[in-house]
Amino acid sequence: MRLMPHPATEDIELTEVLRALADPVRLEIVVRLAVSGEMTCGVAGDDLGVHKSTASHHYRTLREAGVVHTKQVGRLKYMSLRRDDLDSRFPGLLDSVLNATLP
Amino acid sequence: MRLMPHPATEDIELTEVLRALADPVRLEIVVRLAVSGEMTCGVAGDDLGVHKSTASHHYRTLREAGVVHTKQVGRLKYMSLRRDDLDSRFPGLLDSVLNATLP
DNA sequence: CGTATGGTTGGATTATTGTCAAACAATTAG
DNA sequence: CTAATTGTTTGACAATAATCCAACCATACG
Repeated sequence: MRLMPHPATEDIELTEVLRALADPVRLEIVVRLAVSGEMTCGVAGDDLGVHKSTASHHYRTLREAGVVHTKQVGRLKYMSLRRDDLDSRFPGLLDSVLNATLP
Repeated sequence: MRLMPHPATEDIELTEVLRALADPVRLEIVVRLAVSGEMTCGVAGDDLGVHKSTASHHYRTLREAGVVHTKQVGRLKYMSLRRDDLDSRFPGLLDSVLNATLP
């Protein structure tokens, strides 16, 4: 399995997180993860209106920004929000974004 | 004087705000406004390391995203954070960003 | 082993963005 | 009126980013 880089908590940069969240497709992915918890890339990226390779690029952007964590189980990859890491680094940020998105 | 478009509070979009904040130069401007309150573009853009025309483009981006309000007084233009508008639209967002930025 | 599944990678394309430089515009000061 | 001050606009350019397509790779299943 190929190693996927995840930034350490203390290396998560505010502007990178904001940039990652500032795209409608990625924000939708984040909202899905927030609502439903850990899920496979396939589920998280279903019906987004973009090609699967485009979705894959977005997964990477989110991962490299430190927004999501990805682990491989069998031939599936599971993504989850790095809530604790984000909360400890930027308290309240993720919650305010999610509250602004979810009705 | 040329009219500068400011989005109405209810028209401020989350992704636009996030995108506006996701640039180091613009974030620095926002921080200055948060710390010192209303100031002229000249002061807000001092020592940012970019050309004044570049700074002017950033002012526009912030204004059009609904992050700042600009008014002209004489030949100066004063910018201020739209704190109340942002708070009412996206509660806690601006505070969390500022708290993550200010030591 | 061969094949299907789930996702990534690389190339190509197009759109967006950040930047500077130079010209411009509006206002005030002399 | 003429000069200087404050910002904005326009054009050009380079860098980034979003997207699709096709090929690929790793794993599991028959």
